[in-house]
Amino acid sequence: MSAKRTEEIAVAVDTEQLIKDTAKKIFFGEGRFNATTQEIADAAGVNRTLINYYFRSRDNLFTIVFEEAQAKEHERTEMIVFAEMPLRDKIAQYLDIMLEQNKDYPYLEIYMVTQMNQGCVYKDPETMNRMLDKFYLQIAIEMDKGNIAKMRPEQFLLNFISLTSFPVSMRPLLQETMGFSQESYDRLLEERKQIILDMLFINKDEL
Amino acid sequence: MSAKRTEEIAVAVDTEQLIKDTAKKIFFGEGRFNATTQEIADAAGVNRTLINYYFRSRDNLFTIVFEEAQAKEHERTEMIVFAEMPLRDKIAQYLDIMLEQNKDYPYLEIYMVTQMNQGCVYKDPETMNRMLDKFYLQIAIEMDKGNIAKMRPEQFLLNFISLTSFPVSMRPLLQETMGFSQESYDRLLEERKQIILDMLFINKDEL
DNA sequence: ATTTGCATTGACAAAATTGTCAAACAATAA
DNA sequence: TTATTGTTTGACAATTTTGTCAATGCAAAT
Repeated sequence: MSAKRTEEIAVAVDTEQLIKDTAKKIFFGEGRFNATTQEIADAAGVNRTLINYYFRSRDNLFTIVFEEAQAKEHERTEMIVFAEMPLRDKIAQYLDIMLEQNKDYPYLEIYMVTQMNQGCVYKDPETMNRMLDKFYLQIAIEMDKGNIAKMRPEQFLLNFISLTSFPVSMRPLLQETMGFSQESYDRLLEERKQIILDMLFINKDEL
Repeated sequence: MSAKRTEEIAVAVDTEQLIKDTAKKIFFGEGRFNATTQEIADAAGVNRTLINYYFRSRDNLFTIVFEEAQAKEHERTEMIVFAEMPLRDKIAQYLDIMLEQNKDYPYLEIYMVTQMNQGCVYKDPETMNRMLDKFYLQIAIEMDKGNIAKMRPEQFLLNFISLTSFPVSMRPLLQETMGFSQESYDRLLEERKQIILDMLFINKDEL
């Protein structure tokens, strides 16, 4: 099967995929949620009406791109949450993935927020509940062991997500207002991995 | 002069202000950044073309509303940062204000992000720099005293903003995915005030 | 009562964006 | 070669949204 082999250059060959990739980059990479079909077509170097040909409507294209991105993110999260490894390792791994994904699509999470109470209801609450339960349980165990400060597991989760996601998803704003350059903000984020772990977990050696 | 006297009902009288208030609520309260002039006019109960009469264009209305909201937020922030009080108190106060503001306009911060690298440059970098310096200095002093863990002041600021802003500005998403009700999420946020302070400051009594 | 100044309105024009369609094209199979 | 299939294109129509304008209304001042 050379199908697998040609995947790398598929971007330049498969128009449908090219349009999706370009749209994803414009929507969630640059945050231009209102980009017109013309702009997307131009960026992809194709005729505008091909968007209608492949996706019927602009709305449909947007929905498809968004839901694919969302599904991909969920998949990766599930993989980590259900893995058999210590909590601290899971969090470290999630940190890596988060920083990576956000380099490419910093506006994805933000968009999810703006959609959430425009009637968009969450897809798979069953899996989400299982993930939360699993995570809360693991947190509770670590608290018992004295590895993390005692609090409601929900608060721990919120602390974790906040410390991780905010600096990446609000990067454009923060970098600008706090006066960082591209490079210095990158370094800041890299540094954060250790800092976040230190904030979340009690370092027994220090006492 | 009965002008002063009628201020209370000005909302219903002053059409220009009514339009601004309505637009602000739709844009940053409900996150409907693409609401049309017709929708805004309907919500305000006025004729659509009054928007053009008072604000020339839809774009202009949006800009005005946004910048006023931004200015108000900055004003409050400055007030706190430049006040003469202990860091811990400042942070506690900021927490209160933040949770309050976000109850009304949960989408304001998010929008600021999406605009930041569409060419919108920050207004008053001078004041911002002075605020940052003042804040960093105060943080450094507290670190010396051993009240907070040693790290770059920028990281401390980032921790603080993250823990505070993320749960409020991402509320729609988090509340839904984590399965909270309106009330239980409110309680969660209320609880957080103490939790955030505990995470940011070293509690010497505990050692 | 008339005038003046602003506020409001509906009808209309303009602009921007999207969607449709028939025709042209290109690769492949018959 | 010809037929077939799926892709691409430009011209055009439809729709959505915005902006203009002249006419009307209305209250205070003259």
